[in-house]
Amino acid sequence: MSREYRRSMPLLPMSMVMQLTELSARQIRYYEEHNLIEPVRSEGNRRMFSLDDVDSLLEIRELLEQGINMAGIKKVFDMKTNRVNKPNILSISDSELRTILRDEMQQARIMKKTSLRQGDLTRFTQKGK
DNA sequence: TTTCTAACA
DNA sequence: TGTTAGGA
Repeated sequence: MSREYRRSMPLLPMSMVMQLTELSARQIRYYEEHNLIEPVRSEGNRRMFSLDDVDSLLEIRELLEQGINMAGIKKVFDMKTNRVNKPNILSISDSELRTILRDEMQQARIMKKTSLRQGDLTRFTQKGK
């Protein structure tokens, strides 16, 4: 059995994921609606989470704690998946990305611009611009 | 008993 | 997001 297979193997019930991630069931279900995680369904339509899902949720929580909203989180996840398949896109480590985003949030606060530019983060994935 | 969906104070 | 109703 491969390591990858085990990471994507659905085995955790909602209660476990709630404890592991410190997130509410409401939030976890909400993030699923937004395709940030991919729990499989079992018996009575029950969600079965994989370790990958837990990882994603923990990452979502990190971003949330940094003041990034759903729109921003979606972008981060989208570019993450796009980066995996598109070798032509600028590669940037996750930790580096978070650092950049953190600095930006900080500047936003300093500039007293309450509005988080949930707009375009594409400048992180496109070279020029 | 636990989780699910849908909906709203 | 929290919370609750009504089911499975």
